[in-house]
Amino acid sequence: MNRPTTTIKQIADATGVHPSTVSRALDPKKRHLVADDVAKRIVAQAAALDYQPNRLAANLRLGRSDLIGVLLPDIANPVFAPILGGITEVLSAEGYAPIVADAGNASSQQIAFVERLLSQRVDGLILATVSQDDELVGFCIQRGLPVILVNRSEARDRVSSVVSDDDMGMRLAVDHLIGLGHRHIAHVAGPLSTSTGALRRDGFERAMSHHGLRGVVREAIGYTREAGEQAAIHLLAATRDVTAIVAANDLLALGVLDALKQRGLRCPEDISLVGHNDMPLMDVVSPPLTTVRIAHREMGRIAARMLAEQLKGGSPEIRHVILRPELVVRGSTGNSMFWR
Amino acid sequence: MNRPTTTIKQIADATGVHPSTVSRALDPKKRHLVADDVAKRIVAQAAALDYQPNRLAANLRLGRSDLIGVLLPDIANPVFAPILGGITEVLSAEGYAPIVADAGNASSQQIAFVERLLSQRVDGLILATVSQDDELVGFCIQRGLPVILVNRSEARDRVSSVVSDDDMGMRLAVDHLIGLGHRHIAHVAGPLSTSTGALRRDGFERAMSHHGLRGVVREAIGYTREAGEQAAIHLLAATRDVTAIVAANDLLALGVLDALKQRGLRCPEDISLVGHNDMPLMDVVSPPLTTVRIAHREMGRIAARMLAEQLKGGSPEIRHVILRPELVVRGSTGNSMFWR
DNA sequence: GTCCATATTGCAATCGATTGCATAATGTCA
DNA sequence: TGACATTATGCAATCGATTGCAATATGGAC
Repeated sequence: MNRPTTTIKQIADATGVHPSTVSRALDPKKRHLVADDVAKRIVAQAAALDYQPNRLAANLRLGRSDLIGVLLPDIANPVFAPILGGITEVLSAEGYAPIVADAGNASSQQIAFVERLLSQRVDGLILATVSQDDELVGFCIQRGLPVILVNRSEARDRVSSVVSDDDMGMRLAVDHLIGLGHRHIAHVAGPLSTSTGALRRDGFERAMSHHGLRGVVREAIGYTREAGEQAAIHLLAATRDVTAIVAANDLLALGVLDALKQRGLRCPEDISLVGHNDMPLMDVVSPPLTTVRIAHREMGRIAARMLAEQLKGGSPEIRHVILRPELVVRGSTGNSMFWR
Repeated sequence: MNRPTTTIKQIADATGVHPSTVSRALDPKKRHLVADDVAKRIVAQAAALDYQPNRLAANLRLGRSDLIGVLLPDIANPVFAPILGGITEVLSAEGYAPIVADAGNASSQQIAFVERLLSQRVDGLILATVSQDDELVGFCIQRGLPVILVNRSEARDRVSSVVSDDDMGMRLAVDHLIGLGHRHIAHVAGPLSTSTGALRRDGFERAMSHHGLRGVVREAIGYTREAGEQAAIHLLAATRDVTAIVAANDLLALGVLDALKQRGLRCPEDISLVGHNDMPLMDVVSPPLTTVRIAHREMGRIAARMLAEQLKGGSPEIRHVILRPELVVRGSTGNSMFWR
């Protein structure tokens, strides 16, 4: 930094009052403690000298930083842009600045990021990174750091979260395919170490058994397009009569499309496909993807709001906000060929 | 915050030395000033008490913050995720934390964001937001705030930037279309107030006149899919014989696709289309988009590296890094029907 | 043991904003 | 004018880390 910046002392010298009076006059909550004419002179001088408060100094005194850490597992995954958009929108409105970390999936790396954030004295964290039994969450709880989980949750009820109703999402997908005549339906699951992976797998099986059916599941090793392709290749090699696939997210679905193309299978003519998330651009992929839409921007907003409330002394009790998903039917699903 | 955290004084009390000795022992650059046995005791005690330095305090003393502001014009535009990924990767490696702001396009809003960042005493800024003659850049220069521009530049040579060679990019696009037999080529330009809008428009015209041709240009009012659609609708209504369109970026290209579909035109059979950026997923849109690829992640890395160097006392002279684009041919371009 | 050079450590101040409490100033009323 | 209550302002300390300089300790040579 090292740029000359105006201090409260300079304003005090210029107005002939004490620095504490300057501080009071410039704080809207303390303004009433200063005489009107004095305050006006102080405000004018602050503007004339381009005064910008040093939040480092104020926050050192106040024991806060106005900074919030936001950890993403993969910043390049398009689903996180709207989440991050919602988060930054609300944090900004609440007077916080979001430090964004592309934290990956290894807890040692995530903990290293959080240690860095701790030394910046962040007021709280929003984590989009958690696994079912998350080491980082334990680390944060141990240090009394306020945390909100977004998009994924823990199996344990340790901290508040904002997630989508994965059970319902899978029910919507399976019911839609059953309605099209499909009976042999497979599921390309996300990593079962994540709540989204596990809950969507469970939801898939529940929805299938609701129709007296049993589906095939293949876990992908990550939430990437490549992992989805690999899982689909294995799945298609292991089963013969699958007519539809439900993927745990849209990137996995795109990987399934890659695998179908590779085997000369058409979607939806040979195999119908449903994704999850309705991340940006799913309406212009080929074929336009039928998917379970989650209001990601709203999810980010809610998470940020919950954290801001908690930081402002609100209720510390643990809450889970479950967003209602909706099915968006596009061109990747069609009637089962056994029904045509 | 308000969490009890270990201070240097607590370690000093526990080891029976002065706080300044603790400070020296814990700083790798000062470690040699402390006796080995003393230093070892201090380090052990710091670990036992889970000491985490308070960077607020240290940075107040040092006149720095280790924070970098990153301003994006639209966080939800998929092209920014890889740029942001490259930026966060290098800043993190250099010991900085990136505060991300979704700053929009209005300079008053952008300046408000930067004022907030100034009060957090950010060490520098990376701006992806600039227009040709940017008010915010002037604001930052006036205050001695180090700035690097990424993806867009200014007409004036005031600050360093990392951008793509837009002239070459447009040349690649036009040459490709000419090679396919197209002669009546139009350009859906981005906002001409931005460097990318203006330079790509200029590059288009230069490439066309290189072939002794003249193209039609229609400016879109923003870099959104909707603006692209509107511009294409007007363009198609105004001209009759266009067989190919070069869009200033991929989102505009998707808007052009929307307009073509609306008019019952097929791409590439009726009209070929070239985008710009190769943002994520352009290979799975329908048709797979031929586009000019920019190495966005690398762009973000370079920008962050340049800023870090500048902050570490490196050369303050103004540099422009121009990345070489490449043409990625997919399914949205085909032979001109006049040539078939 | 003495002297000198070097290494080690502590002291006091700094960074800039905030605030509890004491002091000073002001206004009202008799 | 004096007494009292209220308002306004200044003082001194705090937050936690860093560091120039002075003081102290240590080690080696004679």
